[in-house]
Amino acid sequence: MTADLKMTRAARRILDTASELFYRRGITPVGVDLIASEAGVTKKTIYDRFGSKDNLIMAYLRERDDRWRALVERHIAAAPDARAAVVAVFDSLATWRRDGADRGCAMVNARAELSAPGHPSRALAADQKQWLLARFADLLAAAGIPHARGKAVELLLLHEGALVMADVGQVDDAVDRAREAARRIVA
Amino acid sequence: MTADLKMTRAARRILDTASELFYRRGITPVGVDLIASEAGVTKKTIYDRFGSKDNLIMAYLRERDDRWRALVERHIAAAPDARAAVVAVFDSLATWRRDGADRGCAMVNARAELSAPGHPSRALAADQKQWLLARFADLLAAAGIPHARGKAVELLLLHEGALVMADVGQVDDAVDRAREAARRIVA
DNA sequence: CATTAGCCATACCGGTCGGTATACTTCAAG
DNA sequence: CTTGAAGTATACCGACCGGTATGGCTAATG
Repeated sequence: MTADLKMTRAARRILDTASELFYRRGITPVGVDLIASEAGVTKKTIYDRFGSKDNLIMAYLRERDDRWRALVERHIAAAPDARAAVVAVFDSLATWRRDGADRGCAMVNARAELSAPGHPSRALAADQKQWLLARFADLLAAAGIPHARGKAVELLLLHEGALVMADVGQVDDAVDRAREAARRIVA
Repeated sequence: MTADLKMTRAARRILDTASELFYRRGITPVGVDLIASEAGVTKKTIYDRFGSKDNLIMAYLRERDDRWRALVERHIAAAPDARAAVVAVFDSLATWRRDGADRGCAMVNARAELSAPGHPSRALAADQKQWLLARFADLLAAAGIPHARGKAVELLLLHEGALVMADVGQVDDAVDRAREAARRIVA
């Protein structure tokens, strides 16, 4: 399924540039020509490496997803126990936002732009959210907390709600409040 | 600021058609020509009534926002007391989704597509979320619940998280779980 | 009864879109 | 020493974008 791209130096630069532009300005309004000029690369090089804009979009979403999951796992691993790990996920959210994710969730945004029903980004987005949901449920179960699945959904809603409302709703303490609510759920 | 549009029969049809298309397929990929042909109208009529695509977009967002706020207020008014009213907001969310809002929040989606920093849709989106936040805070205060503002943020996160995760995350019980969490918050 | 607002039909505008074609250079590896 | 992959530069393609122009028809209104 996933075309294994050879990550040449130019390809790396292209993906970095595209990722930044896609996240900041949106996918549709960012043209291939713009990416090329911003990356200091010819349009042909983009198509030699990635084949199509859609492939580039998917590479952007996949890589961003990988980076985010790794960040979450790092925060979970650093927590002393399962209860603390649940809260730590919200610390990772604060870090994620501080490190540039101030325009909401890339998956949610992509979903809004790529409306074609069969677009592969839909499956990736659903997979990411289901992954976090399962991660929450596992941690709650490991902590011996009852109704793990139901509370996991609550945590997911708080997490995603905080990410989007910090931007769209301009609620500056959204992440803090979400973390506090999470702390109460695992208490 | 808001151009008072004369809602002729054609204008009504245009706005209805555009609203449906914008919400289902997204704003950018839906062209003015498509709206015209789907509404059985000439492109010129669209520009005679609305002036620009941007004005049409704003009319779409504003009207949708009005409908939604009215729905929420109706549910609040029907509740026996302030505590029940908070929960009733989540009932209105279930109704809203059942009546067609199965592609997340139009404001959040618009935010993802219209990245221009000064676009008026940003202000409208922020206003909508701040309105719901204030509505929650007022109800909590009226019910004599302490820490009204903090809990209001929690409710907002649950609400928005549920709306987006029911779609993107394919969490089918998102709204139910959010309502249950709300019930616990006001208990 | 003339005027005008509302609408339709068609054609057009410059600009941008994703994607392709051709030809030349650079450089590392067999 | 040659070959091939990676890259540059430029020009081009058809399609579509938001928006405009011209002109004619209809119906309600002063």
